[in-house]
Amino acid sequence: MIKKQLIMEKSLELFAKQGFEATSVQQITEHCGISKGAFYLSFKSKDELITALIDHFMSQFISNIDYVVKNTINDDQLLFEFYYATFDSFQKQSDFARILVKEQMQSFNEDLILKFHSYDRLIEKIILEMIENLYGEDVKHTKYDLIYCIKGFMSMYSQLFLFYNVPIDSNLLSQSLVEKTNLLAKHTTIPFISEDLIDMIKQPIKDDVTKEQVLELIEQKLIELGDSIEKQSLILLKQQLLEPTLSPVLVKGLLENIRNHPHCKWIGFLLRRYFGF
Amino acid sequence: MIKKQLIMEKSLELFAKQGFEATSVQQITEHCGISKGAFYLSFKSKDELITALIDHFMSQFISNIDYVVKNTINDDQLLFEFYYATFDSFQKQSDFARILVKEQMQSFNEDLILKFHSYDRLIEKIILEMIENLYGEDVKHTKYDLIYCIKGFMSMYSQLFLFYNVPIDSNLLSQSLVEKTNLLAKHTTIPFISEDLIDMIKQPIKDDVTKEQVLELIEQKLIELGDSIEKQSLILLKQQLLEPTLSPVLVKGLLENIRNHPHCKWIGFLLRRYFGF
DNA sequence: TTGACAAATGACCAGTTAGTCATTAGTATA
DNA sequence: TATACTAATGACTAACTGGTCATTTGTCAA
Repeated sequence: MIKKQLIMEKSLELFAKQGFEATSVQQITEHCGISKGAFYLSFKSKDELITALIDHFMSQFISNIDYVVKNTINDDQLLFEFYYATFDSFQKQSDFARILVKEQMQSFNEDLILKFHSYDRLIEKIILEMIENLYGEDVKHTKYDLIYCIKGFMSMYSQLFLFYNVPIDSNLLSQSLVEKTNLLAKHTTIPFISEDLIDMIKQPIKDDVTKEQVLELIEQKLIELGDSIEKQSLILLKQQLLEPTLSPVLVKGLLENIRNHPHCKWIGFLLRRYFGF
Repeated sequence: MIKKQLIMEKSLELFAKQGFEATSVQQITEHCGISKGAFYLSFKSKDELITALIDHFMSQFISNIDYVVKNTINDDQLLFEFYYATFDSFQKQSDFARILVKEQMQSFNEDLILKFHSYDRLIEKIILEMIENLYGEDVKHTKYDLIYCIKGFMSMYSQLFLFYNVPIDSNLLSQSLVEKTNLLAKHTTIPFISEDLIDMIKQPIKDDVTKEQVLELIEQKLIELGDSIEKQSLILLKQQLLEPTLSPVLVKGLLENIRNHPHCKWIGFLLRRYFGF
């Protein structure tokens, strides 16, 4: 057990410097002063070690910020406490934070990407909860943009001290970001990330969409939609799906009709793929 | 020459999917349908290929946004044009953009990190120039924060379409970010990134390009280029470098001639700086 | 001191890597 | 056709990878 911890600590240093792939088990065992066999007594594989590291630190980080969001009574302080907790965690576990920034998008292993991804979702969920607590209905249309901006702040400013070894004043940094976040929350009027777009991201991107799935989605939208160009276009597109009669250029025009309607973007996306545009 | 291009194009696809390290020369040569030996006739090493790719695309991207910043007359449109050019570039060269996001912080090779770094600094410089043009003295204390926020927007929103295969409306996205940027520029009062902090981060970066370096580059391009408007323009620009005789407006016209040729963008950028446009 | 058992070792395996080079194929000139 | 030269090949090397396992070492109780 104690050896497991030793390996985790020592390997973290190497991973932070070189990345997962570029760090060999040999290097790790040398850095720990143990043999290769000993390593495999503690972990079944290199992947298992990596997974253990990610789970260990991510669960800690997420619990931290979740606690802050759920237990800060004073709304005026919530944002500040959130940012403070974030940068505090990042500084205390800077080796892991470095890995996080480096590997999040890059990992060779498909499972790891999924893992990072699902943790990322959790973080977004916590941020969303915070935003809704703070601003409520005011940010109904801009809340997803706000999530992305907050995440952008977190990652850009983290890089400052993670990769440049600059000493930072977490207090000032958090205050500064609180002001920026409030500004965006209170005055943004042009959202980019719609609920629809979020749906697109959420759904695992399967390459092939079946006709049936699209039809089902269209049916659903037809119920929601009032009479409009979009609705009429959707009806024609549905017929085209069932029995192709229109020429490609007409289909393309119909797709263009629904392109800018926020609730039809996903369907448009799927149809473009289905029709091969 | 033509083979070099083939290798660059095909390897880009693999690098974008798997990253630099996880892509072997073997895979690249198979993907190209050539032998291993043929690869090493075009590039001295795998590293040289990677370096060539980065230089090729980064110089194009930087030239693009620099041109926009320097040549958008209407201040009201500048920010929009900047964001639009950014996302346009990213979409048109999405394979490279994916690499950029993935490898920027991660590269195994020390030289690559420095390379990315110096390009990053160039981008920051262009953004700074834009901000100072737009807001002048108003953002004297917050301009460095603004740079980081803009970079944060660029990277977070890029990830949306780069990694989720989501179709995006560049127009709306740019508008949305223009509003956010303006909000931050006009109302931020608590800066975090001071000039001091920037100094700490700054590592020496060769800012100035000598006349000789540009001349050398031009000579090289002249050999590669077939007879064309671009080539004739380059010849005249070379003469202008050696012995200034043409009026600024003529020089500007020549620069315009080579602007959209993918192999001349970098030279265009350097020349614009050299002639002070 | 002996014997039993777990802990730890490192030589070894099969596979992959970047890079080389003797050999061959292709092509243009005489 | 013969010669000269370049372009291209792919078997090869040496180094390294994650992972295994027969062997050795250390630590107990009897």
